[in-house]
Amino acid sequence: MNKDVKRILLEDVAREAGVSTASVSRVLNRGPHVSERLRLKVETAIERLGYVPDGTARALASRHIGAIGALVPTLDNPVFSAMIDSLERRLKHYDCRLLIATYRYSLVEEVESLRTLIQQGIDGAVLIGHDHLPATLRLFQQYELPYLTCWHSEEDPDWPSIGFDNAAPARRLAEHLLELGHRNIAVITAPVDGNDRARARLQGFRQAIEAAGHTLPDDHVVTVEYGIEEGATAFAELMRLTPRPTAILCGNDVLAFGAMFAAQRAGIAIPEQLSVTGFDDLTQARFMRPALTTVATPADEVGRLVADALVTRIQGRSTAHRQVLEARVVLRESTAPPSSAFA
Amino acid sequence: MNKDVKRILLEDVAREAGVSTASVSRVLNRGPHVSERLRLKVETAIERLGYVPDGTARALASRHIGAIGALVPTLDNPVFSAMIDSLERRLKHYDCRLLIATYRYSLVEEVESLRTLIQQGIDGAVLIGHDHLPATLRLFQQYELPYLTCWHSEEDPDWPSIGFDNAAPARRLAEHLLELGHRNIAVITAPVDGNDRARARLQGFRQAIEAAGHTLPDDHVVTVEYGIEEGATAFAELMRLTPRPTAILCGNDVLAFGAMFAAQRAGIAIPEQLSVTGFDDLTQARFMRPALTTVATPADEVGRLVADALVTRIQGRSTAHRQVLEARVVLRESTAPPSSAFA
DNA sequence: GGCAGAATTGTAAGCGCTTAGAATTAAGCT
DNA sequence: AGCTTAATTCTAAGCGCTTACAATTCTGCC
Repeated sequence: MNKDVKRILLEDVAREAGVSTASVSRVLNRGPHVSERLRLKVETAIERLGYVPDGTARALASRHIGAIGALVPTLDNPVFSAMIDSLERRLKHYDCRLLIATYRYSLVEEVESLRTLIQQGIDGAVLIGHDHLPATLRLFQQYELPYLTCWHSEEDPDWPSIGFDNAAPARRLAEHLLELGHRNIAVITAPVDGNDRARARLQGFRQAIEAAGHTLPDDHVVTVEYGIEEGATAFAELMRLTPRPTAILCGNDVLAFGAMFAAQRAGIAIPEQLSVTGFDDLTQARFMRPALTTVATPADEVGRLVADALVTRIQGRSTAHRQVLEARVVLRESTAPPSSAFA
Repeated sequence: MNKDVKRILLEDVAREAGVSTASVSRVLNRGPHVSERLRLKVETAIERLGYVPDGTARALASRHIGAIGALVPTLDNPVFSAMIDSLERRLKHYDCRLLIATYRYSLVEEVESLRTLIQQGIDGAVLIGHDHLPATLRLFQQYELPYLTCWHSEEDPDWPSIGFDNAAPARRLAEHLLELGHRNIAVITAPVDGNDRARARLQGFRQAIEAAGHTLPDDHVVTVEYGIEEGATAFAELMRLTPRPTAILCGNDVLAFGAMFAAQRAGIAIPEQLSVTGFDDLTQARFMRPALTTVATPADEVGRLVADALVTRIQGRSTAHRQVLEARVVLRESTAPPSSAFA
């Protein structure tokens, strides 16, 4: 902000309009006790002077910033940028800005980033998922800050949430493979430590497989960071197993892309020789060939609802403690009966 | 921020340490004239009390916020989220936070978003590209706010920049196709209105084609929004031309993905029957099959350098008015001689 | 030891706005 | 008209910090 140029202050507006600063402030904040006549006088004065209120002063005096913080593991995954994108657009309706911090899936960094955000001033915050350090919760409580978690559906009095069940669609994906006749199923997952979504999905996979009387051996579960390259690497590892798995359940679409690309290069036909599934339903999952069987996560809707709910909470009203959205399995072309079924 | 709970103030720290508030403030801000002894006293007091400074008060008094604004067309394009990701990570080093606003490629919305950001308080801002409304520049000047543009390399005294030449690699991409023997080349571009990058790339394509003595007819240029689906649609339109183009230059990778997926579905072999190029070099361009010939835009580097330069400018020091990075053409598998060349 | 000048620390005046609570004006009754 | 009560407007005290400038303490040196 500029230090020297004489800016027009609220005081100037008051003088110009011939009223008190309090009245100007009340007009500005749509406060109570404002007559039409007063409002008009003030508004013309503001117009005439081209007055622009100072956000920092307002924040200090009103203890209200006009911004929320969003803590996301990374913006690298398009599914998060989609959510953030919709969150930001919706917040605009409420004259609320968005502060973003990423923490690269490190919960320690998450709490540190949150501390910084709070310190510098936010009216509320949204976190991804259910796994957080106790210190994170303490920060929210200590500062009595409205907050929300999203992208999961755990029931927890400490963590209000807007999200979807990660385990159930994962289970259904695995069931789908089992129904197709797959028995030798492998999984590529992100590290589950501090990542409840990855954990829930893995659990869903495992549950379905075990419920069907089969097992998911340790060597059939490869853990890598989220990333296309990582997906390709994990794929290579799984292909060294004998007998080779006939299907791979991937923790998200990005991993699935990596696996599918690697399969293509290796000359392994999908879905004829290998079925692959994802999770997220990124735009290209629908367009690629073969189109990816995956789970449609409602990223836009989450962003929008989070904006609505968080703003509502900031205004002191309450919202549902837990909102569970639908995450539908989308069957496409990347899954089919195992080749042995033809043989 | 909480309204009722008694927070620990700088004043409390001063009392606890037995010094003045000014001294505490000076310690906090690594100000000059601070003896080791003082610093220790204050730091222990802060520690003991668990004092956390109030960002809003600090902002008001110091006229310095500790945050910058980034205005991007959308977070939907992974290349921007990559840039933002790296920008945010780098800003952390400087204890600077990041405010994000998107404007969906509408310059009017850009200036409005900027106004909001400035009003609420930022120390500086970064914009994408060279096309902006005059009002945008006026805002920066009026508030004497440090700013930067990126993602382009136009020389313009009004707009300091950190970016790369969009036209030259585009030209080289087209030359590459010409060298391969293509004569019937088509282009899929984003709307060039208010988007200098798209315009520069299109110009680059055209220049190379015309320099080689050929032409780029109007019906060989399809304009669509950036998006996979849009790329696919544009592809379909181009395939209706007779004779069919043997190569398609796409304005960015996302469009190229759409085109390639559509080609796959249509049973058109890439690169045998059709060459396709992109621009951005998203991660998957390297992994997909065929791997995409494209231009590697230095998204991470731009983010990092923007953080460095903007912070430097905020600190009152100057930085290069124009920084041009390299955007290399990356030849991969999606381009090859036209089929007629074999025939 | 006493003094100039540098280094350190303290005092207090804001930063620009919001908001209790006081003061004023308007409205409603008898 | 005179009084009560409600509606509106104003006065002024902060919000929690920074920072000129004044005051003090410390140097080194004659």
